[in-house]
Amino acid sequence: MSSNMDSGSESDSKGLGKYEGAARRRMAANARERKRMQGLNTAFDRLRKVVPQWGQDKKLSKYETLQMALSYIMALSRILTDARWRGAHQQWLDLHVDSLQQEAAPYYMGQGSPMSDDYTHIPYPYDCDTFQMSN
DNA sequence: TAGGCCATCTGGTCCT
DNA sequence: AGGACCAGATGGCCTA
Repeated sequence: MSSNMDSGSESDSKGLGKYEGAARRRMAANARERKRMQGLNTAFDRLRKVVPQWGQDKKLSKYETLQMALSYIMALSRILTDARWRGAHQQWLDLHVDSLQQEAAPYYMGQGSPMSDDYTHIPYPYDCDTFQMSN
């Protein structure tokens, strides 16, 4: 496969050998792809920092990070929706944030991976009927 | 050693 | 034409 990449009798428009030019474009594309994936991983790292881990020392995988972010957003939205319904005040909010953390903690405290047997599992179960975005 | 996770390469497709 | 994005293949590393 790579044996034909070393030399070429024809030249492309930039004066490079045919295969040398193709190899250079491939290398450039690889470098761009590497940079793109690094950007993606940076974004995952930033997401890991804002998503709760509750004492889990092991770094969340990409899949776990996405699942946790999804569940976290759902949970926070539910809190806001509930607060709106009940005309809540700060003390009520504080109470719910505490109880939320206690509910979710067992999933990541010595219970193993939450999606060890089912990739459709959501760490924070939520009720679709009670949770509705109203905008 | 098997399985999970990840980085990288690669070719295809779409967009500008 | 070239870049961005995507998905499949592959190999390395780590852990139970």
